[in-house]
Amino acid sequence: MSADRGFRMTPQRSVILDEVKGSGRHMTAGEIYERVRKRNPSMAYGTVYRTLHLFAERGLIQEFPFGDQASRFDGRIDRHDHVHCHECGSLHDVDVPSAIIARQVAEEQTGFVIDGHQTVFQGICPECQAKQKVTNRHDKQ
Amino acid sequence: MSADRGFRMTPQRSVILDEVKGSGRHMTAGEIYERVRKRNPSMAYGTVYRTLHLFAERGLIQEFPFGDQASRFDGRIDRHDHVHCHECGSLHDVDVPSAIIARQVAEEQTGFVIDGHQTVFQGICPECQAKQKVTNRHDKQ
DNA sequence: TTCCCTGCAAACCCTTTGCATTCAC
DNA sequence: GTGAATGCAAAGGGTTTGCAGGGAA
Repeated sequence: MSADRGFRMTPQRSVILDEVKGSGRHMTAGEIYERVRKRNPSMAYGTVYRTLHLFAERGLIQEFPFGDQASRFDGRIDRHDHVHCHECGSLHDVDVPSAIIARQVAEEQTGFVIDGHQTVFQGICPECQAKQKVTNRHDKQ
Repeated sequence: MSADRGFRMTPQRSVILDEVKGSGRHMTAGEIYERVRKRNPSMAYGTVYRTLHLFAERGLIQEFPFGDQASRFDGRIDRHDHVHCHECGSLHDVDVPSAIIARQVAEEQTGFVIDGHQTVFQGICPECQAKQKVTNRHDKQ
C-alpha cells in the first residue's frame, strides 16, 4: 500500500529525498549531489537530476527554477514566496498571504487558468547590510 | 548631453535597443539575435548578450531571468508581473497592484531591504484552454 | 592616439540523454 | 524474471569570455 507510489523507492532515491527534506535550505542540484555522494559515493549526477524531477512531479518536493542560476530544490511543499539577496545569493522563505489574491487579478486580466505562482523579492539580506556598513566605514564612498 | 550616457551608442546597440523596445513581446536573447541579424548580418552573439546586459544594468530594458529556460528581455521598464503558460510557454504582462504591499510583508519577515520583486503566475493561456477542449472531445479522457 | 566596442570562437555551467548494466518488485 | 532505475559519459542549450582587430572621441 505505502509501496504503491507508482515508482520504485531505491536506496538512491531514499537518500536524495532524505537530504532535500532534511536540510531546511534551498539547495541546487549540485549541492544535493555533493551531499548525497557522501552517503553513496557511486551516485551519478544524472540520477540526482532524474530523481529530483521525479519527486517534483509527484509533489514530494518543489523545484524552484531560480533566475539565471541553478534551480533550487525545496523540501517544503506548500506554496510560498522567496527573498533573494543579490549580494550573497542567499534565498529565504517568506509567507505573503496577500499574494494569493493577486492570482484572481491575474486571471481576470489575462483569461489564464492559473494554478500556481512564485514571487521572488530581491534585496539585501541583513548580513550583507551589516557588511556594507563596515565597508563604507573603510573606503568612504 | 544626451550623448553622456556613460557608454557609446554604436550602430549595433541602436539596433538592439530598437528591437527590444519595438516588439511588445518578451524575447529571448536568441530571438533578439535573429531579428537583429536581419538588419545587421555581421552582429555577433556575444555582442547581443553584452549589450542586453549593459542596457539592463542601466535600466533601459529589463532582463527577466525566466525559470529553467532562456532569459526574456522586456522593453517595458516599470515593475510588473507575468503570467506564464506551461503548455505553450507564452509569457504575458499583468499588473497586480496588491503585489506591492507584499514587499513590506517580506521586509518585515526577513529584515531584507527589498528593492525589487517579480512574480510569475503559472497556468494555461486561453488559446491552450481552447485546444485542450478540442483534444478532450477527440480522445475522451 | 587611446580606449571602448566588436566579431569570432572557444569555454563554461547547468542540465539532459543514450545505452548497457543492475536491481527492486 | 522483467521492466524500471542506475552509472557512465557524451551531448545539449544558454551564456560568458579572451583576444585581436576596428572605430569613435
